[in-house]
Amino acid sequence: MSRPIEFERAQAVETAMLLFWRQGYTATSLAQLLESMAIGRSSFYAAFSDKRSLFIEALSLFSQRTNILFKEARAEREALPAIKQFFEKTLFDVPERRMRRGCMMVNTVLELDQVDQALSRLAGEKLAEIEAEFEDCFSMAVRAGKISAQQSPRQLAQFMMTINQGLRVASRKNTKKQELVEILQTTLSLLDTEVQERTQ
Amino acid sequence: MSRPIEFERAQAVETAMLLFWRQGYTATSLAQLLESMAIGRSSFYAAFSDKRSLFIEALSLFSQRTNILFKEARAEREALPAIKQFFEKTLFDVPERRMRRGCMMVNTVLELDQVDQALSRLAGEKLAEIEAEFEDCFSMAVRAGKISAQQSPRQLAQFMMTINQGLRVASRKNTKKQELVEILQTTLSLLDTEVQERTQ
DNA sequence: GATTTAATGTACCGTTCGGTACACAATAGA
DNA sequence: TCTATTGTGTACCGAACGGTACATTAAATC
Repeated sequence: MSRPIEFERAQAVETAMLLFWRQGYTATSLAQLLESMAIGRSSFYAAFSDKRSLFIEALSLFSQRTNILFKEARAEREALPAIKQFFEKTLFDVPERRMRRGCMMVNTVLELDQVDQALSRLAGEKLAEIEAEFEDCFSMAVRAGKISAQQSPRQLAQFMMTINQGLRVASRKNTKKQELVEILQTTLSLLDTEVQERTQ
Repeated sequence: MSRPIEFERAQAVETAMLLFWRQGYTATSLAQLLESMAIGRSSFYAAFSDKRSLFIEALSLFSQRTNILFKEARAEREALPAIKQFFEKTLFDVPERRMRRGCMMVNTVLELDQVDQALSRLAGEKLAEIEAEFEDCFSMAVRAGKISAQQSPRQLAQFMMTINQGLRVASRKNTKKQELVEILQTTLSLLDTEVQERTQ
């Protein structure tokens, strides 16, 4: 019964995510969204309630994608290689365009803290999931005897999360991809040095 | 001759800086600025041309303040303690309110890239000044034999800049101050380990 | 005190914002 | 074919946006 929908909801959310990711919440206008998603105003509000709800959906999609990439990076890999792989798949091994968008969750935390706390906190919670993955990696490494217990897995995860956030900021600047790679190399090198000393 | 100005320009810029710093460029409205600066519309445009120009002035003020703090941190101190001091003065040793504002330059890079490239790039250039300070610190440390040359001063500076940016992101989230301190400790500890191994 | 000069207060501008109302179009079931 | 149902197109809403025009106010010069 009734008239059928003329647009793919999933694809519309995907398009919106890209816009929000690139421009942020406030700077992305409804007009831009409608044009990019190629739907009318009425369909928009019927399908997504309002701009804010769509943003939440887009942010969740981004978070979900990121988590999946991390899971894939961890499959059949040790801790440090998995982390390296995560950065490669989300930062180094992607087109320049995408790299320069940074991380939607990091962008959101910085843009909307003090403006829309609920959205900012939501983005923070999604980031915490990434940090939990880091911690799990380091816990695994400790159990496998690949790393000393001088720094706790939790501390190392917080440290690596800081690197992650720093790299996402860097990727939004004019920073060359090669420099980002070097930064991660330096970081992993410092962690390796730590490992080597403890195992001597 | 003529009617005297009724407001302190410097203080007005200071107030504007705090607002922009907290809320970002787009989310800070002219009405908010006028109320906080306690001046009228006419005086505003007479003194600052427009919102964008004022933002540039506010950003420059922030950058200048940050640079001064770094210079002070470096005075009569070695490289790593100077870096530690820099983070203490700008992050740990400040009121919670201020800590949660993060870094105005980092905030700007993330908010305005893809929206106002000129402003974003300006913020990026100011950040580069900080990175140059880091590099100078590490160069000094190498010359003094306090650190090995396995990682170049430039690489270490890029690494430390990443930590810096990551901490500024973290400080805008719900992150506790104590956790930020721990992250820096972990970082410096990893650098120390590097040093120790090389000097053995 | 009159005049000149510059700072200020305020009404107003066009534009854009997110969101709503409602008529119209298209399909399924009868 | 008629009707019920639901998606869509469009005109419109009040509010807020950044910015301008202009009259008014207050001091300095004469």
